Amino acid sequence: MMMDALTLDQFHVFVAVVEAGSFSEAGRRLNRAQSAITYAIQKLEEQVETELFDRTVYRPALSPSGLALLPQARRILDDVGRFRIQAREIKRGLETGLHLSLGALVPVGLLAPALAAFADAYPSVRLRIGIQPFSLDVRDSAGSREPADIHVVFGMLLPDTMVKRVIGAITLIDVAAPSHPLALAGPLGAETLRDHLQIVLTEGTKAPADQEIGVAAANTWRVTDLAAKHALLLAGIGWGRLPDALVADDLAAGRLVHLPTEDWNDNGALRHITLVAAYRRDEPLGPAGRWLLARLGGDADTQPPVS
Amino acid sequence: MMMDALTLDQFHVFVAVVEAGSFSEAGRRLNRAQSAITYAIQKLEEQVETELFDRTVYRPALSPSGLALLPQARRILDDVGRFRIQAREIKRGLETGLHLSLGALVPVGLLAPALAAFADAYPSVRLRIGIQPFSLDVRDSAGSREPADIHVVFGMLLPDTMVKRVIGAITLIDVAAPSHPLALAGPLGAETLRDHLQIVLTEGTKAPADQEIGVAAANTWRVTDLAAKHALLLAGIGWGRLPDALVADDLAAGRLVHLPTEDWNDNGALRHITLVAAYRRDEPLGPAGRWLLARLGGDADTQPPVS
DNA sequence: GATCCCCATCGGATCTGACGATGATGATGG
DNA sequence: CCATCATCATCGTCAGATCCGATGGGGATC
Repeated sequence: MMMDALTLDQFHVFVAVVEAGSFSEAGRRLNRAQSAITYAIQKLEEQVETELFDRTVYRPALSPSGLALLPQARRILDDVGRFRIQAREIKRGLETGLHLSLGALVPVGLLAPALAAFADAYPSVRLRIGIQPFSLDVRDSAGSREPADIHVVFGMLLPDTMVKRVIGAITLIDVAAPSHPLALAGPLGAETLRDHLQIVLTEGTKAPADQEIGVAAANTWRVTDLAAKHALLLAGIGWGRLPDALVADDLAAGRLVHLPTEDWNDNGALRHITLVAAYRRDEPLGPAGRWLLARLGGDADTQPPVS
Repeated sequence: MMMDALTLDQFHVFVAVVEAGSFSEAGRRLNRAQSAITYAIQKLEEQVETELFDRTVYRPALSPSGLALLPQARRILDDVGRFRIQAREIKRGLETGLHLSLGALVPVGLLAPALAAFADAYPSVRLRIGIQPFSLDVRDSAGSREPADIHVVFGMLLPDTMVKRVIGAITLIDVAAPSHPLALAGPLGAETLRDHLQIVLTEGTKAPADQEIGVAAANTWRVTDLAAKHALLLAGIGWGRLPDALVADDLAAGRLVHLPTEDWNDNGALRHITLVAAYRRDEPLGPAGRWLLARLGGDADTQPPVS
């Protein structure tokens, strides 16, 4: 059949002839007889119904039509080349997609440069980013809806089934609106905090566990969304803990105040927190995952992907 | 030979199978036996060295690799489609390039919308724009270095060998810097103007013709570049005639003043001038040229090119 | 004018890619 | 649970597409 009869090979021959300057030379470069080159060009011209080369001059010269069509032909061949590269990378184990899971309190701005570099280095890998509402850790990736390849969360309490790498540190502070009763108080001990409504991030449907991390108050409201928590705090509904980077503007503008809380419930490990990227030990990362992990870890110039 | 062995047909079959949902259905749609489909897919998988479909499930399902490669395959086919379209248009007589010649005093801003629309409508036609330094007309396109397809110049004195179309009108005014002696004078007759240096646009090497158009002064400086003329006038070197649109800002800011010249050398035809687009009668325009001419002439919604 | 290189053409060898039949397997329905 | 239908892989076969090598005409070069 092949009534279509445009062939990649014809495009190859076409640009080869243009680059070689003659049919014979093109044949030599392509390891084919000159008659095969003539044949291929004839077929292509037959398809296009236009002369691509002017044979009246000694060395065949591109006709205006040929000149106009040449870039498009090159473009097609480039695309095919990219197809080949992508296929080879997939065969070598490159992920076709990468699933990233971020803790809700992780400042995305910290990760953005690495992610931008990733998009540049692995354009063919679809990155999906999920937000893990549970505030402080991912005890088990089985707890989330679908297994992620890389988790970026706060660095404590990750199970040993995960391989961790520290990628940064952030500071959490307790804040409330200036209108909140706690805003005027002095140093705040656990007893005082207990008496005021705390806004806590939580997983959607999960019932509160027996012992929870980072909860000081007797009464808590649960929100699954960071923006919602932020809004509630701004509205003066209660107090809560947020990354300092997130509330810097609010503190400067006086929309929130920093509560001088004493350590409660822990030894301060929940104030200054390391950010880690982790993946399951039993699901090793592919090239793109390893690259991103290294980049997140600060290896600024990890080797680019093979091309 | 064909060690390359990636075939456009394989890509066709690939996306056909994806769209049809099964090998058999794809075969039906492509008017080919099912075995041919299987063969083509096998060949493609052999090239890619990866399974593209998962055959363990009943209807073959795209493998992750297949899913990742599918967009690239589609892209290639799209490019080939564009190649076909372009080839067909060329065969129908579409120009592969269009040469536009503008008089130096023609305000390009007036033409820009039409040119932008052209770039959009005929992306494959290379537009080349040359500036014709000679100020007021193009007596004969033979005078310029290479023949242009379309000339946009002031509308008088074009020879009858050219087909003209009025595309607008502009006003020329005489200006000088405020520091110039003429700036203070009242109505300026030809006698007064004659005594002051005039800045005139001219063709590069050509010796001044015996009778010139738009020259009033006894002494003139010749510049080939509009920007140079503009700069000389701003510097107070002399006086000269420019399109009002070009000097509106300068007039408002007081960097130039409008000279109340009386008509000199003509009956005012050189003040209010029609802009024409023209082409040689013996070299008819192709589709793109006709389209652009119509658009320049104000036919806002000329029919788009056949695709 | 001799030589070299170029391209088109032709005949013959080769291999690709199409077809149709066959069999195995999953889905569907009574 | 069996009959039926659809799907896909495989195989043998064959036509035609494509390559090669040879040949000939015609410019370029000296």
